[in-house]
Amino acid sequence: MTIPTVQPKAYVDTLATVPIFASWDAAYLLSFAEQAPVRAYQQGAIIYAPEDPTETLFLLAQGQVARYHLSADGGMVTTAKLLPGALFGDMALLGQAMHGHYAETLTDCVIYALAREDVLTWLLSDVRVVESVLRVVGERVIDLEFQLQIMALKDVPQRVAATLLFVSERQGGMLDLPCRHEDIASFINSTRATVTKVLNQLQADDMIALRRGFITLRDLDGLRIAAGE
Amino acid sequence: MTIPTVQPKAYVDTLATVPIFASWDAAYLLSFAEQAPVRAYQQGAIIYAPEDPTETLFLLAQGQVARYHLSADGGMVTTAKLLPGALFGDMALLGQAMHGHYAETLTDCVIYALAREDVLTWLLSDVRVVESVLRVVGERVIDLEFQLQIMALKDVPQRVAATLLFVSERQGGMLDLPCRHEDIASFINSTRATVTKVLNQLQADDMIALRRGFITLRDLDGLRIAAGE
DNA sequence: CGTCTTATGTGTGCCAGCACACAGACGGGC
DNA sequence: GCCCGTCTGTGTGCTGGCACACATAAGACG
Repeated sequence: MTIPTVQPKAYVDTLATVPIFASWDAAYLLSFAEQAPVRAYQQGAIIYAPEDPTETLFLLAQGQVARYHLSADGGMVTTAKLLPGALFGDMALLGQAMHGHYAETLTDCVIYALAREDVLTWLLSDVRVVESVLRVVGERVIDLEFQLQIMALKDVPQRVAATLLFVSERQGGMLDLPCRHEDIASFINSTRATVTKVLNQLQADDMIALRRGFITLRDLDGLRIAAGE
Repeated sequence: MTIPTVQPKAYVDTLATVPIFASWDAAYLLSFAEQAPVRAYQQGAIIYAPEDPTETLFLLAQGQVARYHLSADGGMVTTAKLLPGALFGDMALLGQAMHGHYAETLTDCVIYALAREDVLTWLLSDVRVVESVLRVVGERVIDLEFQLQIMALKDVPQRVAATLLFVSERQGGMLDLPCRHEDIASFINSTRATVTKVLNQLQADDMIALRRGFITLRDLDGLRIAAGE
C-alpha cells in the first residue's frame, strides 16, 4: 500500500479551522503546515493496528476515520467516528501499546502524522496549545466514559436514545443525523436487528423520524426520558 | 462536612514519589507543597459528584479513592481505584460536566485540590511536566478502553481473567492482589455471585489461589488463554 | 429503466448470566 | 473464647437481546 504525500500548503485553510490551532497566528501556522509530514490515505486504509508500535500522533485534515476495537473471535466495538480537526493516535504520547485498537479510514483522507518529538516541540511549547490538547484528550475521556456508562448501566433501548442525544450534542445540536442502524449498533455494543426494532419503536412514539441513512430527532425531552435521564 | 486543612510541608516526601514531580528539583517542589491547597478527607467522603461544577484538579497524596458511575436505578460501575500519586478530576481542565461520575474516599485521605488556573501556572509551564500530565491522562484513556473492550467483546469468565492480569500489570507485576470478589464484579459489570463462581473455576484449574480478600495469580499464561488472549 | 448493492423490516429459538435467596466461614474486636 | 459483621459458596428460576435467517425496499449506476 502506497501512501502518497500531498502539498502541505493546500491544507493551511483546513488547519486554521482546527481548535488546536485557533490561537496561532498565520505565519506560525503556515510554517507548521509546510514542515509537518502529511499523508493521503484511500478509503478503507488501516492507519494503525495494535501491532503497530509507531509513536505517532495523527491529525485528521480531510475525510472521516473510524476508531474501533476487535476481539479474537470477530467481535467489534466502535469508539468514535472522527471528523476533520480530530487528533488521534494519542497513546503514542505515552509509548503505550494499543491492545486490539484500530483506526481505519471511512473515506479518502488527508492526515498529518506527527512524531512524538515533533509533538513536544511544535505543540507543547505554547501553554494555550497545551490547553487545547488537554481539551481534546479530555473530550476523548468523556466519550469513553459515556460509552462505558451506558453499556454498563442501561439496556439497549436506553442506550439508543442516549446515544442519539449524545451524538446530536457533539454535532453542535444537529437534529438530522447521518447514520445507519449498524453504526449505532456497533457503538452501543448491540446488533443491527435489535437497533432497528428500537428505532421503529421510537418512531412510533413520534420521538424520531427515520429515512434511509438518516435519523431525525423530533422530541428531545421524550428521548431524554427514554434514555433514563 | 468539614474539610480540615493539613500542614503542607508534611507531604513533600509523598509528592517526591509522584511521577508528575519526578523531574522537579527539591526547592521548586517545596515551594509547590507550601502553596498548593491541601485537604484532608475522612473515609467515605464524596470528593466530587456530577452536580459539582468545580473546576478542580485533584492530586491524591495519601489514602485510596474510588471513581465510579451511578445510574438512576441504583446500578454502579467502578472505573478505577486510585492510589497515592494519582491525578483525578481532570475533566475540570475542560470545563466538562461529569455525567453520573463520582469520586469517593475508601480510606482517610490527604488530597491536593488545584484550581484550573493553578494547574496551568504550576504544571503546564514546564514541558517535562506537560509530558507527565499527558502520560497520566493517557493512562486513564488506556484504562477506560480496556474496560470498554472487555465489557463489549468478552464474556464474564474472560473478563475476570483479563482483569486479573491487567490489575497485576498495573501494580508492577504484583501477583498477590488485595481485592474482594465484589471489587472485580463492580469493575467488569457483573455480580459478586457470578465472579465467585468464575474464580472458583480458575482456582480448580490451578491458575489462581484464593484467600479471603486476596487473589494470587499462579499461571499467567493460563490466565492469558482464559482471557481470550 | 433494469440491475445490483446496500440498508432496512421481522420472526423464531435459545442461553449466559442476573436477580434473589440462604448458608457457611473467616477474622477482628472485646 | 465469644460475638458479629463482612466476605464467600451455591442453588433456582427468568429474560433481554443475540444468533440466525429471510424478505423487502431504496438508491446508485450504467
